[in-house]
Amino acid sequence: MQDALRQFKANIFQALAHPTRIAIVEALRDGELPAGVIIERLGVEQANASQHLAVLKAKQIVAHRKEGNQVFYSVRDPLLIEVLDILRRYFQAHLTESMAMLTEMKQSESVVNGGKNE
Amino acid sequence: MQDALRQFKANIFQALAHPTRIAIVEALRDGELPAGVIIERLGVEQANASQHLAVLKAKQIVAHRKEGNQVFYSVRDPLLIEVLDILRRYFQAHLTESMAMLTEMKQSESVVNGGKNE
DNA sequence: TTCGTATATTCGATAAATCGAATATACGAA
DNA sequence: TTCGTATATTCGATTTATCGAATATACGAA
Repeated sequence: MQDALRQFKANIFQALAHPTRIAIVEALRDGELPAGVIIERLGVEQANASQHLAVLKAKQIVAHRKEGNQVFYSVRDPLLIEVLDILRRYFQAHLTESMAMLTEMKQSESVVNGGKNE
Repeated sequence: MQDALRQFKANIFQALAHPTRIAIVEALRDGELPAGVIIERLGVEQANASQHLAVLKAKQIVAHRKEGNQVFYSVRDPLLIEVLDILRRYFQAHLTESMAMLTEMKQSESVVNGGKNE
């Protein structure tokens, strides 16, 4: 059972282990939104967003509801928003190291995206 | 900057997105432990544990300190323990769905491990 | 039914994670 | 120095994640 709980936690973490999916959850912080709006806000490919939404759906992070032509998404539990907020504090608390870590991460891709920070 | 923060969060999540690494962090909940004890408690391969520890180290989740022959690990910030606790509450709150999700996950590997739940 | 819009799924290629086995390193004791 | 213990790293194989392009589905309006 302890095992199951850890497996469950790992699943949640994995569901959130992508910047785009985090952006989606954050976009839904103040309530539900149709997929189209999410896509527009994030500025990603439609298919890509849909794939990420599918991941969040499969891991039960978001709920969805159809209304006519569109699909509205919402975060299933505000507890997850709370987790994101805790990590924001974590980020700030360790700001110096965080930045170091990020720049180090960026270096490996800086050649790829030309260093732009949209 | 909003981007950097999300990238940072995704990194933390990814670092924790594995049952073994969660088990490691939980083992360190009450203070530092030498690698050997961690390995013993988790019952995993030495090399495997060391690899997971390396991930946690790279993502700044744990700190390490050498003392003679052994290396002591500790969680860098109790905030992360808090996150794990929130997820435990999340698990309990959605117990029914959680179990459904887990059994569904188990099914795909039940043939492999013979259904045993150590 | 046909069309247009909103969203989802499939496909194939590439990158990243994971594992055990083997090997390497660090360090204290003899 | 040599040995034994504790821990880390490398290697090669396998699985999983990620992406854009293309295609499919759902549904309201005409």
